[in-house]
Amino acid sequence: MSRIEAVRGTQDLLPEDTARWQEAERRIRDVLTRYGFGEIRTPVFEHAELFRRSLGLGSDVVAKEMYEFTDKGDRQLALRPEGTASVVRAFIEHSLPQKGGRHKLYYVCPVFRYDRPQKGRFREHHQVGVEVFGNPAPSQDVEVMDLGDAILGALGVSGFERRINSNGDPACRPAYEAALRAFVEGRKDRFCKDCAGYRLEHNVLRVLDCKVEACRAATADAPKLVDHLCDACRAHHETVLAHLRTLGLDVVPDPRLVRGLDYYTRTCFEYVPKDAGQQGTLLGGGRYDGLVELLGGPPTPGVGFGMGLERVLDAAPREPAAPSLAAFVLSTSVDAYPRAFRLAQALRRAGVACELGQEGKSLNSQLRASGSSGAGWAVFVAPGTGSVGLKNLATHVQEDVAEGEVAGRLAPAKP
RNA sequence: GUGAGUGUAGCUCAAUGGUCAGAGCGCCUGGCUGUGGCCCAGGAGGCUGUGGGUUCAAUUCCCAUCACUCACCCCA
Repeated sequence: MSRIEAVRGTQDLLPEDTARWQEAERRIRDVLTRYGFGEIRTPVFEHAELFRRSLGLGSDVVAKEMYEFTDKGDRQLALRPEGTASVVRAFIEHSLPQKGGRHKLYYVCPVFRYDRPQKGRFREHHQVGVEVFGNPAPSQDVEVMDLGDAILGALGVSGFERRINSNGDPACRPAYEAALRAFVEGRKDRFCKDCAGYRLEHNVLRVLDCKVEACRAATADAPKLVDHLCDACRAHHETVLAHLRTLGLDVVPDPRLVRGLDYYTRTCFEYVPKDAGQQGTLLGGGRYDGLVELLGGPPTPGVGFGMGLERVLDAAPREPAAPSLAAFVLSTSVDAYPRAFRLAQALRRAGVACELGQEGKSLNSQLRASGSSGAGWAVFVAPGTGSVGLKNLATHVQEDVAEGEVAGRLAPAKP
């Protein structure tokens, strides 16, 4: 009988991990609140069609990475492979566009992709995402980028690079794609077979971020999208750069930066650690002015990003965990256990975090446990009634204290 | 989806084609004459990932499968 293990690419988080995750999430939510964002929660699964429509049939995510299934009612469903589509769906479904104004939403949730697992890549991972609807201004792009920066800062992550580019919009991108296609076609022999093949056919922009050395060399003098932007896109991009300077955010222009998803327009950005390998992208996002309309809503500008929590936590410094226990109650003999049990109950109800030596264990064993528990105090309980021994485990000083006074001595001061 | 490496006690790792597969750490019990972190002694715990094959004999050789790690692809 073989035992059942966690599904490939998924992982369990044990208490030593969840303590760190909880602290990180607390800080993240704190920053988001300060930036005026409200949380949205959407289902983990949706109609598969939602993702097909928003990401595009040609995307890798839709083509081969979705966890799709049919439910008992014959619905074609999929576990969400990313967060934006669901948020846009809910945004439209609840008639938020009709309410006008600006909507700033965030989410923290698991997402699923059928990928081959490796360092920094899982089949289930967690994203913090933000989406802002209703504001076409360049400053909105920058507020979102600054927010990403603030979150990473709150988690102690440093040493990353902010890369930025503009993907243009439906008015100017087609002309650029034609120019790039002509460029590649003119020297097919200098590109790898993927680039000269289906990328040239289906998604020329992808040729720009091919990792093959020959392709990188061959595209060195390729036409750049930033040089082909229409006036509106160029103005937008330049204002974004100006606002970034205003806020003191250094960025690295990256003409090769192309988002893999079809709905991005104009600004796109990625924050990557300077020393990491290929799987290091901490956060990626950009503007998607056409998406709401694509999914059946009124034309509505949007901008946001998705941040991979596993990767961010991997890049964040590990801080020593604060001890969570105040006291450890030990029974000096089996007869004393009921009394120790009752004292532990009283302490816990009085607000003292305490642990109790296991029933039946030797005093020596209980002491070892108290030592490694991190508790500041040990309480020795002997059979009978009256006082108990209260020992400060750091100073080794022990004194007799009436049982009823222990809680008072250990309870945190009430405000 | 492609390629490479790994899979032996809870953890980190040894070992050999052949009698009972080892160590350190951890864990349990005890001692240091009723109180922890040091030290000492003893103990529990492995069908050597799973399934086949070769062989008189396999943990060791071969195949498959699963998982993990790393890279490609793609992304967070």
